[in-house]
Amino acid sequence: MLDIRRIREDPAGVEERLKRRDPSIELRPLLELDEERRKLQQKVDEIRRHQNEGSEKVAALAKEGRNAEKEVLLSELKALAEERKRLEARLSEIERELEKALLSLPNIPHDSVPMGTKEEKVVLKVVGEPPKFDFPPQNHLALAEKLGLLDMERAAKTTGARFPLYIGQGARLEMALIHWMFELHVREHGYIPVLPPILANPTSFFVSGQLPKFAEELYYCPEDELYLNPTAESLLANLHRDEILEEEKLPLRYVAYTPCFRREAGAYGEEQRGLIRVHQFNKVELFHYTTPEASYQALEELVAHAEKVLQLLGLHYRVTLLPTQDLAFQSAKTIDLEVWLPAQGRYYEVSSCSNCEDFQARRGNIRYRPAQGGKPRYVHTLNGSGLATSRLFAAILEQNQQKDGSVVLPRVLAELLDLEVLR
RNA sequence: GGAGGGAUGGGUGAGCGGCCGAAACCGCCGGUCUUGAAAACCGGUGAGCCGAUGAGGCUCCGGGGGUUCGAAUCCCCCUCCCUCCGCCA
Repeated sequence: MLDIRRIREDPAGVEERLKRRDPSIELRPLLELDEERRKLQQKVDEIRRHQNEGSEKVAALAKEGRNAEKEVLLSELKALAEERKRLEARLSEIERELEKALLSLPNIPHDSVPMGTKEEKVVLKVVGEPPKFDFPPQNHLALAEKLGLLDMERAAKTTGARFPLYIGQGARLEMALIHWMFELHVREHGYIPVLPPILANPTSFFVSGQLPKFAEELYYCPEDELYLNPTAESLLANLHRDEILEEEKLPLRYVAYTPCFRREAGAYGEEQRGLIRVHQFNKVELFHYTTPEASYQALEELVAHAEKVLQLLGLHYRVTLLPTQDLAFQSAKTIDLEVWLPAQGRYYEVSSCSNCEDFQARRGNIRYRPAQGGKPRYVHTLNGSGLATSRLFAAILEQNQQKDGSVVLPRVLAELLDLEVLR
């Protein structure tokens, strides 16, 4: 959510920056609503003032026994009350419209974000080399099925397509990855470990920004008005909803593990098979609450923490800066980590690290009290995967495969599993 | 699922339909005292909206409706929390 005052003070500037990400955005209707709202609010306040003064007089007149005067005043006040009721009805209608309009606006891109479409992302760095094979590399699904790590056929029986079933060493590997990443962030990077609920109410998703615009991406349980978690970002962004934090406690850094569920509506056609795009995957998520002054430094650190996972696994990857038109709704700036999948011959996103600045904080009313005192300010929130396992799992298989279809495990995992090679 | 109890400012907690944005205590900030600290004492300490970061006004006692000239206080609905019973991993 954007600050209406900021929009009011510099409508042209805000609109220009929003148009960088979505050229169809127009602020005029919103400004007109705001104008009307303020006029009405002032009228209502004025009436209330009269009412408040009048009510005090009623009490005084009653005490002095001046009943005739009291009756006259009462009928005047009654008229005022009715007038106010009428105006307030109109006001709340306008407030709802304004709220709706405001909720539908995405975050303002940071000035360091390049203008452009999805295809125009900037590669910030490339780490390592793509592994070289003297044989045609197989894709992860073929490898996994031959090695008995995944069983997509049987998963389809219970649930449907695109719900992976890990089995045998595959289940062990997945579990080890999750646990190892979680521990890495807790022990090496100082995050507070969290295992949150996997279902959450609509409010939580309004705060994080998934609602109202992306309802079709979420699984929903209507009986209970709960949504299935699509990313722990949503849950972690609500941890401190309606709170005023002490600045001394910032930054707060959380790491959560959750399964993630996404309907991927409209995504059929590409990446049909395998683990690239699935309805359920596991993700270790990183989340920061910080001050506005520290948030861009925090973004750098967040990216470094996520990268550490890829580095320790010895995977080849690259780091990209998303252009304005590819930013998530709530994000002001996003840096992606993309891992190399040899069989696909391209990079795939395994982490998306974003600074949402005060966008989510405003929606969730999450503030902090500055150390030197004074009014509470909105915190900045950041989120990043650290990392999503399904694509990581795929990358581990594909990058470490051998001619015979076996897979040499990265050292860290080999140690955890007490297993050098999947064969 | 059934039966009760509760929700008030950073925390605990009091509040008769008008004198309540709200007692008291704790915490926090400032001061007095002290070599310093503690204790004691004194003072100050919520958030939001409109307005020019002014004057001033308005709102907010879990959320939403209602009664009333006037609601933290009365009525209705909802949510959440707690206790007990049942069921259950």
